[in-house]
Amino acid sequence: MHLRFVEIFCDVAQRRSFSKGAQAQQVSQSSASQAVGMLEKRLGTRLIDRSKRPLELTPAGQVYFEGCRELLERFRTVEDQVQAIADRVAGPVRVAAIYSVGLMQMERSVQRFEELYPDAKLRLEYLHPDRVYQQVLEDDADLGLVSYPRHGGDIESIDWQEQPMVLVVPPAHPFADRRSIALADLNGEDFIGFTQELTIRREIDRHLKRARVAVHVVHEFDNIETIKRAIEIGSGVALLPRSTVWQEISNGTLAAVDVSDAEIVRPVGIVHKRNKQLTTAVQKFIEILLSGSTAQPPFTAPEPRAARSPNGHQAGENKAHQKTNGHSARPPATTGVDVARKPKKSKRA
Amino acid sequence: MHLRFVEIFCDVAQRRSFSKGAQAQQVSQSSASQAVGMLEKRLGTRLIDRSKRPLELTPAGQVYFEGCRELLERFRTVEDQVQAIADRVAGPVRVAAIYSVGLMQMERSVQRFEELYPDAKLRLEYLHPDRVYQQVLEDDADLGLVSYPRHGGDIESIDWQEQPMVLVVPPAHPFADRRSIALADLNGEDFIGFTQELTIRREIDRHLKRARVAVHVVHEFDNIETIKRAIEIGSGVALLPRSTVWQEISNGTLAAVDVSDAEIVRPVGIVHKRNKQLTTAVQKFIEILLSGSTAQPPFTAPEPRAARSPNGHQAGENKAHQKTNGHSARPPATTGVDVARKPKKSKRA
DNA sequence: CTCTCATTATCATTTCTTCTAATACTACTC
DNA sequence: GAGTAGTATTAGAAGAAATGATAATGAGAG
Repeated sequence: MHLRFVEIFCDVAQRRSFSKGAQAQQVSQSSASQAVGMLEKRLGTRLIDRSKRPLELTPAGQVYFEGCRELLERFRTVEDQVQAIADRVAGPVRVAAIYSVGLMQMERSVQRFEELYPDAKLRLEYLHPDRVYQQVLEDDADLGLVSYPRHGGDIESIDWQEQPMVLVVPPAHPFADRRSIALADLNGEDFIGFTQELTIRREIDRHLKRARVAVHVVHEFDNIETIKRAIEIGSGVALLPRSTVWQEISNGTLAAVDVSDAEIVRPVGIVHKRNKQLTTAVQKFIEILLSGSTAQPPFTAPEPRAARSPNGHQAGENKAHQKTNGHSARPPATTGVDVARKPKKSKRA
Repeated sequence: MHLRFVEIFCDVAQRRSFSKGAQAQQVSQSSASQAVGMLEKRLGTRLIDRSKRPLELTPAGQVYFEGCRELLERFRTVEDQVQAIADRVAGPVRVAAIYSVGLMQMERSVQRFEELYPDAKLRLEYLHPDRVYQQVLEDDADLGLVSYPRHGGDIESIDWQEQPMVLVVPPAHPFADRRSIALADLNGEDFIGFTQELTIRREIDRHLKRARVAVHVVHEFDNIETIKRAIEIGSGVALLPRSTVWQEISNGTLAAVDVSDAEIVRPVGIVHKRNKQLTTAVQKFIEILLSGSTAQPPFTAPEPRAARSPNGHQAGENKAHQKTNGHSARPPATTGVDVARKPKKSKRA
């Protein structure tokens, strides 16, 4: 029997839907239906009760599902072991990332990975943060790239970057040509903020409060892209990770200014499901991500209009390693420090 | 990837031969070659070193083989569990039996099994005793039916029958019409014996010696069929399990006479590989075998020429159950007793 | 070293399976 | 009870796997 059918069944069972399962396996709904039908015929038993609408597993289906899940997992492990012997890194690597990881940097990591391990099949998807966690938890993705990574429950996180944040302003803004600003300069400015429930918003508020600065929040958005668009049309200014405005700075639609008197950073981490053996290929991709910031700068380093240190947007992004068991303290405002972080119930931006 | 390919690879690996493995999987040698080739292509690694003859597994192949063996085993277990939930007994049951188990009786068990469990697929092969053990040990058979079952090492045995032995003579022999004979009557008779290395020979010798009887051994054979043929042509008489001469008695080519003063029995047992989870279907077949002697007599009970108890050849064959840990004592000369037996290094006939 | 035998690889062909698209069916929802 | 979303069921197309025949290869004998 095709192992494929078993995979399809598992996906169908997990999603409680033939169509969803089929989609996950990149086959037609018809195929999924037939595949499960085959298994049922072979076993002489119904695995799925279709008379309920979201479908339900029969007791037999439940047992089969759990058994097969484990088997598939083991099978992948065996295949991975075999390939490890031959120094071959292969197999799928499924990564789900938030939109704002910094496309440029990801691009380099992806290229490097595909160069080093041509037999591996990397799939990189950009999703809403909640979907990232969902995919990781439901085994739809091997890794998730998120900001303010959760750590706990079924999620395990690895520190990856401390993205330094800068003040982003329209090119015509008075600050645009300054080398740097102090937080105090923001007093009374029109400000585009993140929505309240996001950790990044609370972090920014904390810094502003400590500097006794009151900004005028004119808009709140839950994602960086929209904030950038708002800045472009002159609604105000915002504090954003520098790596997320790289593109706009290089084509002149936005400008970024360092904040001199505070090191505001957005931690970005790699999350994966706990208790799940990572394949060699996945491990290699993590390695590349972690070493990414030490790599040579991109082919044609774009120079933002404001003068800045030559290593550009990479400043402050540094290697990190597997977290032993994080503590929720915020890292001191210095770069190059590996600190565990475990924010409870934090939303991320 | 077809799980089939993995099975083929495992069979090839185990037998260290493509052709043998192909045969075991009932496919052409060409297919086996291609199947393994597919796996190798998928893994990007050679699994088998074909530059040696007999072929050798590469280190990767070794790992893959062992991993897959376990996986296949587990997969079968899962399938079995699922079917158990639906009260379905299915899957293959591969039985290897010695020629002389008694075809008539096997026939009934087989029919009963196929009637009760139509979804199971029973394959019954008759082989030389050594091959029976070999097949069981190499996982080519789930069960072996042998006389004087070994117990120990990788073999585990279940007592099954105590086949009563009778004196078999040509129809024209003076004993042929007697109700019974005493061992003493055999003094000086021309005797067809088993070869020396067989346990059954030693057992017979023991009985004869105790009765202080000296027979004239004119031939020695290592299998019952040949002995019967020798008796038919008048070379002598022999002590054989009654159930193995059923056919010849009913068509008049041989005659059987009870031995009144000794209960000579040949124990027949069911052997299987230790540490191997038996599928439900296999277990059910064992149950049927064990209960076989209590079943109603065959459709048209053939009556041997000599008058005898109405339940015919079944006398003395009785239920037995799983051996706890046998002791090598011979059972007392009564019927209906379950006794464990563990002859060391015994050959079987 | 060469020949032979046994085994395995390769190829072209046939057979079988599995996929998809379109459509019919079914269970929930309002 | 009609609408909607999901699932089953077809037939035909695309694809995979099995086969038989034949070429290539390794082991062992002379």
